[in-house]
Amino acid sequence: MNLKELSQIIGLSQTTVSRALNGYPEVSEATRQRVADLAKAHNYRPNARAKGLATGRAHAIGHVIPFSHSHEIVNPVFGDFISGVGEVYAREGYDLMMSVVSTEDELATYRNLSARSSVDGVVIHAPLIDEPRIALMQKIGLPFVVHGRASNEKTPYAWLDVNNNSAFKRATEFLLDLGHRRIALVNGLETMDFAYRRREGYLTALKERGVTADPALMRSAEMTEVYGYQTVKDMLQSETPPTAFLTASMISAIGVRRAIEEMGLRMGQDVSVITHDDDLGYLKNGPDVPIFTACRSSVRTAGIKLAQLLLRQIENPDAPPETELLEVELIAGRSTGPVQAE
Amino acid sequence: MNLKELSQIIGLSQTTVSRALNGYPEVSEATRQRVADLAKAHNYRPNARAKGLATGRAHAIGHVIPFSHSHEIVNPVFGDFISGVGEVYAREGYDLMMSVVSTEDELATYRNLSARSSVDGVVIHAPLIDEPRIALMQKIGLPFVVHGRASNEKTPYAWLDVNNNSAFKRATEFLLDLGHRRIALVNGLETMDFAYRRREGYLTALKERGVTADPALMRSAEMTEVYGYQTVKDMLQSETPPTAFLTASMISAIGVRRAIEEMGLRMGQDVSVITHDDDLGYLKNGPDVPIFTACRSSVRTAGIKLAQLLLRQIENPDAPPETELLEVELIAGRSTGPVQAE
DNA sequence: CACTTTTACCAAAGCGCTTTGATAACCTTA
DNA sequence: TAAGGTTATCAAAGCGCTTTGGTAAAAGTG
Repeated sequence: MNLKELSQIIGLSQTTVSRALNGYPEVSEATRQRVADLAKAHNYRPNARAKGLATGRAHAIGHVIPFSHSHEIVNPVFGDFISGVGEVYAREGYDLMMSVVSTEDELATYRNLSARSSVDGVVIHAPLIDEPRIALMQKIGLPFVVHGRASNEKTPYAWLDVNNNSAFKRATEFLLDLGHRRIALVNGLETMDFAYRRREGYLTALKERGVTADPALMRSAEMTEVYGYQTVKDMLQSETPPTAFLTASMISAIGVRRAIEEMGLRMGQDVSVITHDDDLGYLKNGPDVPIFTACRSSVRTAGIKLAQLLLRQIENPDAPPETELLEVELIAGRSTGPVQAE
Repeated sequence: MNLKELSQIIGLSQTTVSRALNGYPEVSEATRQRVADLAKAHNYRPNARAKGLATGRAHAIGHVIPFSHSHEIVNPVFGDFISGVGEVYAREGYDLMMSVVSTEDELATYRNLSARSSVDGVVIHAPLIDEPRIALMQKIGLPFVVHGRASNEKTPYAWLDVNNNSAFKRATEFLLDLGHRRIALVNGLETMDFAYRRREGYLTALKERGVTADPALMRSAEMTEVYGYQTVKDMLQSETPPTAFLTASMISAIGVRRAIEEMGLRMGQDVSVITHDDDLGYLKNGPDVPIFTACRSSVRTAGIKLAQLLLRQIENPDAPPETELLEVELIAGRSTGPVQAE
């Protein structure tokens, strides 16, 4: 069922039917109603491609997910984020177009998306400290929002980020207040901007309290469970083990806990742990009292806000780029306690 | 840069340029090369919507992700599955179009996708035992593949599934062989077909060995960490606690382990655990020796195979629906051991 | 050499929409 | 009652591509 057939059935021109369905004022209320009813009765929906071709708008947002075997961004956080943006897109009539591409094809994919004009805007995931995608997007002139920030990018651009620096500074201070001095940082990959900022927050807190940072206590890698496990196992076996760990994700925190318990130590008593918690649907930090003391920030909510921001940006291409910084809650759980006397 | 401009620059008709770029035989090799070079030089890519409109093909696959606050399908498994299908789509020049919709809008979304003809096929996620989406898709005539099966569906349809029945039967037998008789099933939601089949496998194994199933040892819910934790905590506090647990996902297995350790028991000694393991990138079952004895089956590989199956189905709409059943490995880890004497 | 076949190209139609510019029919208003 | 304004409608152009149905020129054939 297409517009031509429908308008013949109704006995009106395509123009009038189209306008009736799109809410233009120059159609009488009576015919608008009749058209709406008949369209529904015949199960008519405008062909998305034809509509897009005519209007020049794709009504779709691109998400390019870099992927490689060593460095899989398709992590548990991703699902919750997509669920957030997807909810907004569905409500606003946008499609979500996802491209899973190997890292080396990534920039080409953005160019493609733009040249084939298959999306009205894109989301930049997982920005690096030095992020080439921002300059690229500015050059090709496709609206975009960065989920996170790129510290070395000096031009203005739209982003939405959580305050990673402040979160990890406060978490470190929390541990310092409990008397901990040897605090390990089990960080994400530090080419990633969020991990870099988290380290900065951690270092600032240490510095302000006059504690010198120990490079042996700082690790950086993909935030898998195994990484958390091995790092902690390793560090706890050193001569001067840390008394507390600061972890970058719930998944690696689970590995951290496994290592601690496997070594016969009690989390929250012998060793303290604070983790970042993205408040994932499938991985809640305990039902009532949180298992982990954590900096919590819902990545799903971030997705919702980011999508809204991007759609505003698309509606309003000449407005200056919006930015939004979400603060992080520090919630006390059972994984932290005062440092033990040696 | 569009075809019209490009063909003017080259000095050929749109027809010839189009055919040259699409590899039609009626273009001389010399001009084909010239066209290809100039197209590349001018960064030309055909407009996706115009191409789709002209060919009647969207070159896109729809994934409808049902979502509601109580019942979030955006789970950690999802990311790996998408990464698998996405890899195939990228290679074959298909876009992945995702719709995150509330459960009550779900059927309407499939109708929409079809009526607006924005995809060439769809993937049916998380089928129920009674799955209305299959009849719907057959009615609207859009190619589809089910990830899983629907036990009560009698008409033929394309699906790709893992052998959940056999996997849980073998896992149960493994525990029975170790002397366990009180084996708990910490299952997923049993309206879901995969969970139903897993229970069938579990029940079959018990029955074949003459062990009567105890309803008190069978639970069914969303496979979160907290669910695993609470179920085990609860069951271990009963008068006749189980000696072994069969868990439906790594995430809930993590909760299972937490509960066991919190109660001062040792997993693999005091209590045995077998889990299903989807072999997720971020949640590997141990680096060398697996933490959990597990039925393992890579959901990412399933995604790859399913996408290939669907694309074949689209190429070949009149072929009878293909099906594929993936077998599951049972790998021995450190979470199982012989039942303890009382 | 006259004929058919092949090769290499092209003009124009069509995919299903939106939107521009035009036009009857109906009201106002002086 | 004639002129101007509104209202409700339509025909046709255009979005950027593919594809049908051609046509000259070159090559092959008896």
